[in-house]
Amino acid sequence: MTDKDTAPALARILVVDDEPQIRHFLQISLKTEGYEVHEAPTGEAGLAHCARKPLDLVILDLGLSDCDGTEVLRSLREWSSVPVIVLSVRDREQEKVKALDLGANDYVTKPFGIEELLARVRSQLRIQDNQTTGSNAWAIFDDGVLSIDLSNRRIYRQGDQVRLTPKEFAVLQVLMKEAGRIVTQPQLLKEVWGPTHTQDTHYLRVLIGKLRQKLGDDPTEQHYIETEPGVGYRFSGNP
Amino acid sequence: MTDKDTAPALARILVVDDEPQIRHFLQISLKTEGYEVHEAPTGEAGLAHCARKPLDLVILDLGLSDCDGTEVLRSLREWSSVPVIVLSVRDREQEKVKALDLGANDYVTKPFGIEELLARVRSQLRIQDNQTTGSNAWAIFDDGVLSIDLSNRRIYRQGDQVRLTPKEFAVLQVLMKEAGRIVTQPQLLKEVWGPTHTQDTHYLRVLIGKLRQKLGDDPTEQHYIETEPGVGYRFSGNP
DNA sequence: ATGGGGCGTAAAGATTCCGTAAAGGATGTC
DNA sequence: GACATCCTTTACGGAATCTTTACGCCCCAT
Repeated sequence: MTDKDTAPALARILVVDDEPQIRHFLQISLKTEGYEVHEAPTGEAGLAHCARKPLDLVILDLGLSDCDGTEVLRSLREWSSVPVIVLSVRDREQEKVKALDLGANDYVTKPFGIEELLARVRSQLRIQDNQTTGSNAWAIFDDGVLSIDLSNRRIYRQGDQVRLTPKEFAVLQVLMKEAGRIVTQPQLLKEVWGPTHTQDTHYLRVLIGKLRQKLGDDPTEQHYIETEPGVGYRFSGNP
Repeated sequence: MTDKDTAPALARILVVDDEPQIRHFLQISLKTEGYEVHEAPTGEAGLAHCARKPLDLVILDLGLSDCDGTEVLRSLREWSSVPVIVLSVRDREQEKVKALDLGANDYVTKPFGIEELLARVRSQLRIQDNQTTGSNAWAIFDDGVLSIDLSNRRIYRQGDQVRLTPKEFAVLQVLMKEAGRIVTQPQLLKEVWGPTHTQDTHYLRVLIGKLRQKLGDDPTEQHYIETEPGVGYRFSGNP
């Protein structure tokens, strides 16, 4: 069996700007952060690039020489929902509102601090990565037998407090953040052990076992933690 | 202005700010836009509110009286990934980077224009909406008897959960991605087993059989999975 | 009519994956 | 320095899955 599943998947970013200096500056800065950077000097070239290659983020300057940046954004949004961070020298509120309502994810006014821009890039990529939006996350779970309060780090089972180790708690936290949804093993390993241990599935099984034991999960009856063989685990609240 | 055609569910927004004037101002402005607005005067109250009620967006002032706003953000991100727009009087780049890296989705410096803030609110809600409905729209099927939710990896047939193996699920996923269209055998084999097994059609037949059996597909009556002899298979959505 | 190719079902072997237990190593506390 | 707790690794039994093999069916062309 070939292992094509565990790619580091460095994010691909397209910079659309007609000033070579800005492009070069962003190219350097973004590459240093470990991104795969592409460039386009015009709006037309940018659109063509978006259509040709899959991207994770677009940084778009509104002040393009060949056409209006807002038109580029409008065209792009007709078929793509890739995150777009707009750059502009214009600080007028109407410009910002227009760009944001056309589908921009963020609007940064030039001149900008590179650290802020990089932080906003990270933010957008993180949002994108959280495709399973945990808006239905439970801070508090209680079914009469088991009571979990993540915000206070307290867990009770039939009135008795359950002590979890840091790693056990971290795993439970990730599972509850995606309550009802599946969390893949690499995802779990990445969030708890870091990006370098996405293949050490051995201890994850041990830990899930201990967690089930402490939560009083009976394999024959209902599971708090369900196993999806070959994929991952899922916290199931009300079956 | 975009027409909100499909979603009657009005978005729920929580404003966390210790200044009553700001809260009142935002309350008015947001309600005018049709949002359901909640208020919290302190970080603690804000966190409690988040834990109790589901929200679509949080507007968080960093300058709280009872505690540091960044700590509120940090606590919140332990278990929730609800979109957060941070407000702050501080314009220092390090502050922005810190808040964004703690999980903020956007950072607006006070004083701000209300139109810009509202546009950023719309942007965040749009992103959120795209991810829940847009990316998963194709992955949901329900005809009253069979219910398939690919993103959650859950399948129900007449209320009972159906368990699929990884390969079975992968095949179904490819078929549903091209719902209504034909998927050729080599294409199916390539996507599920990899490019080297485009001729091993033996097991594909076995697997389609098991899949039909589990989905309750009666060969005499309507087919969920149709066979196109000599070509491939097709998932028929509405027969 | 007849033989071949593609299709569907069933069952058996091989392999992988999961869960549990237990031992060794790392870390922090008293 | 002893002890406790936690993390990691190793080992193994059992279950589930994947793959192969075998066989019967239908359709179509010879």
